[in-house]
Amino acid sequence: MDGRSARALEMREQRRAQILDAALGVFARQGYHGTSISDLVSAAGVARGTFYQYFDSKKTIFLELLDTLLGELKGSVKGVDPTAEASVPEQLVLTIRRIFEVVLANRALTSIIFREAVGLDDDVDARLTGFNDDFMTYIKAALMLGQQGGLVRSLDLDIAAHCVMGTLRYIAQRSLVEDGLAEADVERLAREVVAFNLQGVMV
Amino acid sequence: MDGRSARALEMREQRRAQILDAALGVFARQGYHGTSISDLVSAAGVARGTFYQYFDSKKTIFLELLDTLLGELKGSVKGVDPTAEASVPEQLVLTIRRIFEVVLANRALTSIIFREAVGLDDDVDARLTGFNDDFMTYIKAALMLGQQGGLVRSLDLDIAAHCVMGTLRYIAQRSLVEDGLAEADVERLAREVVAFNLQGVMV
Amino acid sequence: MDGRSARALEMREQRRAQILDAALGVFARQGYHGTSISDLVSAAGVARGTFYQYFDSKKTIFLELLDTLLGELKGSVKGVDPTAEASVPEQLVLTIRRIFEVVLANRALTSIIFREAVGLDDDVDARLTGFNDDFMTYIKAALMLGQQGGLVRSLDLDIAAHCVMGTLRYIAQRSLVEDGLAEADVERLAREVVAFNLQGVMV
Amino acid sequence: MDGRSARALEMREQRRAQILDAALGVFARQGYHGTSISDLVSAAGVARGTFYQYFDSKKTIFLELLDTLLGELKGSVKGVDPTAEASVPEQLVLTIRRIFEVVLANRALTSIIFREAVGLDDDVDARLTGFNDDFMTYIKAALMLGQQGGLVRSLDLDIAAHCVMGTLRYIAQRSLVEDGLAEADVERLAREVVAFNLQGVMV
DNA sequence: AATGAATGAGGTTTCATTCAT
DNA sequence: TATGAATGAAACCTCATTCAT
Repeated sequence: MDGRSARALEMREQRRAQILDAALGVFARQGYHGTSISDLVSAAGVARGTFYQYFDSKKTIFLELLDTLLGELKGSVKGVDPTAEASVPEQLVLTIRRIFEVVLANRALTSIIFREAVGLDDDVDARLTGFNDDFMTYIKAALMLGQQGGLVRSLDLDIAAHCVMGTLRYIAQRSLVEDGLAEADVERLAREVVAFNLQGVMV
Repeated sequence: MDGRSARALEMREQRRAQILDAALGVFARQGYHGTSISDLVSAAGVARGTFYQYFDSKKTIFLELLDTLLGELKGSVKGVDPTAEASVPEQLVLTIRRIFEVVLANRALTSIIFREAVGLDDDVDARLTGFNDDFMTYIKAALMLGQQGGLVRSLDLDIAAHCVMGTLRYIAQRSLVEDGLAEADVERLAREVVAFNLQGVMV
Repeated sequence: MDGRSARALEMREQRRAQILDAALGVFARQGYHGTSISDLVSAAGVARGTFYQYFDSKKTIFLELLDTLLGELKGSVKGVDPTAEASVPEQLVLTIRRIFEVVLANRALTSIIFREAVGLDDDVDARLTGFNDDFMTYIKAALMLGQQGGLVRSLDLDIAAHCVMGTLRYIAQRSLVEDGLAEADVERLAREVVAFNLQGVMV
Repeated sequence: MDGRSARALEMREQRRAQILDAALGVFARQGYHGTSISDLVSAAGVARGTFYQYFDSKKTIFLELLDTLLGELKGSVKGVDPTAEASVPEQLVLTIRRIFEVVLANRALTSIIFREAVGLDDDVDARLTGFNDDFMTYIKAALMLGQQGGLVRSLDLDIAAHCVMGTLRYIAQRSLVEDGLAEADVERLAREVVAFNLQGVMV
């Protein structure tokens, strides 16, 4: 590969990124169905045809943005290590905090997902379902580990895992739009959520 | 009102119901954006014009379906009464059970709401937000009551309420599509969720 | 024909008149294209089906209203009689006055004609053209008579007749919407118009 | 602006003109309400979408055609200058001749206006009323000037102006469809009309 | 005769995608 | 490679007319 084509390749990458970035903002603001190709290309400052040289369709670019976020979210989840120095609750707080941080650092993308990624189309659904399943598996594993360690009480694993997932999803979702939650620093948010999941609301 | 017009009125109601019912199924299957007026009228077995005699627009009929469900959900929520014979947890189980029952009895509608009611349009959003707010208020009130009664520990009311809401929403949402949850009888589902919210997962 | 059917016939006539009358107002206010069958039946206070028992179509009722007016207008035109007691100009003033009076007494209908009867459809056009031709013939005849009597100067009969027609039409048309002209009493309006046609604007 | 875009711009203009031109013919033949977008695009030989790239709506393109004609008509009217070399009647003949020439050179457009521009819609009405008012003002001014110069007799200015306007409008209108008038050369037509307005029909 | 629910052709407009330059 | 004009299927909605009651 000579210098010229390397340079060209780099410029292609830049163009792609430029379009992706613009699309991110527009999708977040207007939603998938509320966004037209016209919106995308005018936000990116390229011609309609150019858009189609980088992405096959409106759905394609949306899927790419989705994959990016799901990748980041996956990366932020770390398994609990009972032999580690930090206590298990501390490890949970840390993981959840990382998740919230990723969510808040990618407000636009995350809000897209919460707003309308579900039900858009089968491909999208498949990806979300996959991520969901992975995360549920992780939660269940953690709960089982807890049970083996005598930390977690006897419960319906499936239902409990769903409850945990529900708290995380909803807090994440609402922290994007509610000032009250956003103001609470992430550390405290994570601690409260972990406490809720571990102890519930009773004394 | 004479006999003839009474009869006519009744038939109008039937026609309305027929169209609404068909729309419910189509929306649930194909989503709002995936559903065209053609789909609605062919599902209902009426002509295009007939549809517009009963509903102003696609949005209108969707809103009506939405309002129906939100109304049922609202009706299923009963405040906790500490002086009642049944214990507070039992009352909670009952309320949550009723909610799940409404959700499951209206699978199609509820799944529409979870799938794509958010971000569809400002009117829809307003209704959903309103319902959400009402429900959050209810949860917070219950938590405060619990604190006054010494049953609920010291916690961030806002975050805890979001967690509770998250568990309910997610369980409801998943019970529509996951066989595992659907199979669990509603009674047990409600008990487990209440237990989770009260005690968390720890021993 | 027995009494019952005579009575029935009379009621039919009343119904017809009621619908026609209502239609007149609506057409005048909203124009032909701006008027829907719904407008007509709700203005008349009858059901849609009833409308179609009295008139074949929207166009039909419009044509009937049109014919009514054209008939009245035709009736208001009287030929000039040089041997009559009244002077020719006085006879002209009288005729033109009658025309204006018919126009003003049928504001609604006349405004419909001026607003959009032309070009609506071939049937309408034919009727208007017929009326127009009749009136032009009348004007030309009057001018020729005048020339024979030495009252009218040498001129292009066709062009002059068009000019006369133009003055009458435009004055009639504008008197329907301009307060200035409506205020001028019809007598004066007619006198001025006749003077204009006879003498022009020069001293 | 580089060569390519200049060329592109020129082609856009051509396309616009092509659509406008086709629309002109169709509107003239079928009238505004009798013309559908399908008619317009098939007459222009472009796709439906193409039409909407150049014009916002059916009304828009009609308004553009209307404005074009009104602009030309306005441009053809020149004020009378009593100090000019040519006599006042000669100047009037010249102006009226120019108006008739514009009318005849734009048969299609003008006939549309006479046929159904009035009452079509508020925007259209406003434009026509504006043009009308301007022209009436011009006529009145000319009459007053004539009175000051002792050329014009004492008369009701408003009514006389309406009469003048009526002759011009009607002659223009009929010259579009009557062979007799069209055949008369425009020069003679203008002379006769001026003579009529100045002297009337009497000797 | 009167009703008004039902019809469906046809209207205008949008927009994801293609393609010639 | 970049452009943006062109495409046309398909969307939503209206309304003159019909017809069963």
